[in-house]
Amino acid sequence: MEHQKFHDLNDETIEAVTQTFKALSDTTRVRILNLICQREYSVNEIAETLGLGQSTISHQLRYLKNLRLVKARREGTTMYYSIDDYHVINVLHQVIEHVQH
Amino acid sequence: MEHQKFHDLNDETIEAVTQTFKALSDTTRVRILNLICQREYSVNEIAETLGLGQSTISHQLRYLKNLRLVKARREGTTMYYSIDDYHVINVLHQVIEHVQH
DNA sequence: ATTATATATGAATATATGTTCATATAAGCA
DNA sequence: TGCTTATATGAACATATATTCATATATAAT
Repeated sequence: MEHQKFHDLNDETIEAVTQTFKALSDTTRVRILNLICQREYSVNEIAETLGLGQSTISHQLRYLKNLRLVKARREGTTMYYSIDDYHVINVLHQVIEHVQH
Repeated sequence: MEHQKFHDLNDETIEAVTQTFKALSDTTRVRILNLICQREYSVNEIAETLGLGQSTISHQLRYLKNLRLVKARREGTTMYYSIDDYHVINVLHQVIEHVQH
C-alpha cells in the first residue's frame, strides 16, 4: 500500500490544499455539492430540499463560488447553481464511498 | 466529465465525511501527514522539522490518532508516529497534485 | 530515589467559522 | 411607478478550533 511519495510543500501549496479541504469540511457545503452534482438548482430549491434558510445557502454558495467549485447562471430573478470543479467533486465522492464501505 | 453520481447521504455519513475533510483542512496536520508518509517520525523530530512547538504537534497527533489516520509505537520514552490510513493520504496527495498543476 | 528526557494533557486565549436576522439589490410585471 | 419574487449582503452572535503555557506522566539511567 504505502505510496511513500513525499511532496516538498511550499506555503502557497499548503494554503491551497487546506482551503480546498476546508470547503469540504462543512455539512451544509457537502450537502449542497452532493445535491447540485445531479443538475443545476436554484437557491430556493436548494434551501427547500435541504431544509435550510435561504440566507444560509446563499452565503455558502458565495463561499463555494469564490473557490470556483460552483458556478452560477441567471434566468430572470432566479440564479441557477451548478458544479464548476468536477475534480473536487470526484474527491468528495471518493471519500463518501470510502466512508460508506 | 460530469459524473452525475448522486449519493443519498444520511447524517452519520455526512458527519464522517466532513470529519475526514476537517482533518485535512489544517496546515499543521497536512504538514505532519505529508512528512510522516515517508517513514515514522518521533514527536520531537516532527516538531523540529516543521519548526513548531512540541505541544502543538502532540495535540495534533492525538487528533489524527483519534481519527485513526496515524498510529503510534513506543520505544523507550520516544513515540514514533506513522500513517495508519493510506486511503486518506492518497486523497491528500491527489489534491496536492491537483493544486500544483 | 533522583534526575533527565520525551511526550501528553488541561486550561486559557485568540481567532475562525456558520447561522440568523434584517435589509439591500435586482429583475420582471401590472 | 409601485409591487412581487428571488437572491445577496452585512452585522451580530454563538460555537469551534489551533496554539501556547504550565505541568503532569512515563520511561530510562545513574
